[in-house]
Amino acid sequence: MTTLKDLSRHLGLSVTQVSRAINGHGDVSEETKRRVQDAAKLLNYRPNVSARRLVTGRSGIVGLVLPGVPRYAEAAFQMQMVSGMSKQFARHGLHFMLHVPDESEPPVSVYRSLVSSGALDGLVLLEPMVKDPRIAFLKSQKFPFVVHGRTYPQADYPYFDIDNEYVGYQLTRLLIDQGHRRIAFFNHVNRLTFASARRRGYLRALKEAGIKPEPRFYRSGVSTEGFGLRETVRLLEQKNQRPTGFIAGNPAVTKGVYAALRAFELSVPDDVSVVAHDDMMPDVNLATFEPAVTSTRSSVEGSAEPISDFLFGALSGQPVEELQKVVTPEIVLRESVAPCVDY
Amino acid sequence: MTTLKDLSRHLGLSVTQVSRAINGHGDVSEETKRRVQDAAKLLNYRPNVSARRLVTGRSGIVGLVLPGVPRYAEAAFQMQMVSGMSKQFARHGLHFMLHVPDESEPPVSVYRSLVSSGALDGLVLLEPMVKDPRIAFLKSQKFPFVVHGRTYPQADYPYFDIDNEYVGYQLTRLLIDQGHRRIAFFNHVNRLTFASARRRGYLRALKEAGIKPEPRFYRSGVSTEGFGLRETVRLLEQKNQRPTGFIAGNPAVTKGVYAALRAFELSVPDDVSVVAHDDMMPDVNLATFEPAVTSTRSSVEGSAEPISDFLFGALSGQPVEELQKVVTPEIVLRESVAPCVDY
DNA sequence: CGTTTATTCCGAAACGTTTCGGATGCCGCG
DNA sequence: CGCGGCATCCGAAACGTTTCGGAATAAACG
Repeated sequence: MTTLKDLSRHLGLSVTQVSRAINGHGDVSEETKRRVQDAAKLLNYRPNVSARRLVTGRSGIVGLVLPGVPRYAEAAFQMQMVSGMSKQFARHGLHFMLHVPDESEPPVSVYRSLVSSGALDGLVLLEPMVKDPRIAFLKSQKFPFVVHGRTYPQADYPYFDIDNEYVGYQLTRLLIDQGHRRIAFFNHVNRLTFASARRRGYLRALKEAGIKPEPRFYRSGVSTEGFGLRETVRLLEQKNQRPTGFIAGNPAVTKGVYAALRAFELSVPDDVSVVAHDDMMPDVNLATFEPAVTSTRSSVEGSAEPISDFLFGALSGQPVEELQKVVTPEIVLRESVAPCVDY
Repeated sequence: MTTLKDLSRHLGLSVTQVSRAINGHGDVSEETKRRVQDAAKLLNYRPNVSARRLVTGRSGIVGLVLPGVPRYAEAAFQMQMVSGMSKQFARHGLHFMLHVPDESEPPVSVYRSLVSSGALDGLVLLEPMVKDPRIAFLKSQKFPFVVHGRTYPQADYPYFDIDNEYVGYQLTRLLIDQGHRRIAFFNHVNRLTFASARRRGYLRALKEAGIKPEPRFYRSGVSTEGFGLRETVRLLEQKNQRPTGFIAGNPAVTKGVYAALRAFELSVPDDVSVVAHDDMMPDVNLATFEPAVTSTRSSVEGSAEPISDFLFGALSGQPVEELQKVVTPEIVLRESVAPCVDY
């Protein structure tokens, strides 16, 4: 292994100068900078991370702890995220550490031991919750982190999010504008901030239209096909006062809704209308549904990059204001919505 | 942050003794060992990884580089693997680093920069190929690694594998024993060692039964539902000399085979027989197929643990012979096989 | 010519750990 | 009493890097 000392000997320079040349600090002539870089390449020099970290206090490693063990449905989503981040961090010269906690470990204690191990420079948090002890802990430790999503009302840390209130609102409006007034919403579990934001949007749209929200129309749970199917069936079984519009939290849920609708021989959009949010997973495409479903959409894949960039920014001392972003999903109109006909 | 020096001052001992006490080296009395441990807990001492690594040359981090960017179908498989390993490595006190390479990066160069960065103690390799440059490289560097699967004829490194020759052989025998002689095999891509091993088993069983292998019956490709469907259709289109038995490499392929068979109004097992290998992914269960499919089976989830253990073993100097294992999949008989009737 | 200033360099200390070689004290043995 | 052996301890060096404070040289200025 080549060390700085080897290089300095090879070049007839001091270790100091070689170090400065390599890290691009001033105080070194163009001439030597060039010579050093050539020699470094020649001798295949790689700085020793541990030595560097020992003195700088930085490890060059960032981490992610998966929220819960991935079940099949979530695996694709998480992989998408994880691989996007790994790639982007690599571009910043950062290594990426993945930790999936044992079922038994209490959530914060994982974080506690991870930060106190000193192995990490920063963390990324997925699926923030409305009262999130992990965020509270990391803030109390002044440990750098970035979150995918955010806590409300205000978040004083780096984050990347989509406007989920907008998602809930627009999806609901899409139906209200066609005269629908009995609108079911199959949302993620409420404790997740993004689900609660969508819920707010849903309720606001209802209120604006003077519609009294019916509790039985709002359901939250893990967003699987089964969830969509079961809840739709549940609502259709009581013949009177069925919903005429359905909002699904993601494509999987939409699949379930469609299946249930088919089972009850209800046609979309002639009998009922359906809208959904599309997280643009590679394998399921709301455009290929029959009929194609009107949706808001935002790519989960696209969020991996900014998240990585923000954490990198935070580590290099960028001010938080520059490290917060919320993007507004676009709305794509397709064939699953029609004016309400009460049936 | 508490350091060894702090502890030694606090205890009136030398740094040396404190270090030895903590790492359980002999040469220190029970009495002091206890005192040191108490003090360490009290002052919340955490050894500085970088310092330790600088002198020992160990980082306590092991890594995995994903073979190719995960497409949807593989995501669940990879997540399963990754999370299992992360958990098991954690139990050994090892951190787990994940690298997913950019599409552009040439495969070995990823490994080269990873090992020469010095950030890792060891690597795990997935999906070995028959001529695998990664394995060659790591061996040339004497860098510790473990592989899921193995290269033939002999592998002089730690590995965990299932007996894939056996899988190919038994699956074929299951059909031959019922009188089938035209047997199609939809295998993974040949360059993967496990696929080529299964192929050998398939050919051996054929040969033993005096059946001349027909090239058009053996197809290899990425094991998706689409692959199984397309290849089955292709074989059924030419009416004469259709296969009477089908072997699918995994449940996804089986799904495709079943779908194609249905399309041609062929019934399992009355018209044709089907067998498959079951990698026991959580979401698809060959037992719930209609009819339930006879298969060999081995859990991918179950392999994450031994793989981690073996790498850990390799790092702690265990001899390779103790770090090699191949398990024999079990055979589960269900309803998808019947005696051959030529149709 | 003497003094300042800019440029380029260097020595040495420091980061927190492990470990080698030796030191100290004590006991039992011949 | 002297000596070997054992148990327990310690000082100091080493790992490879960054960085602080200053030194050396040359150019610029009055």
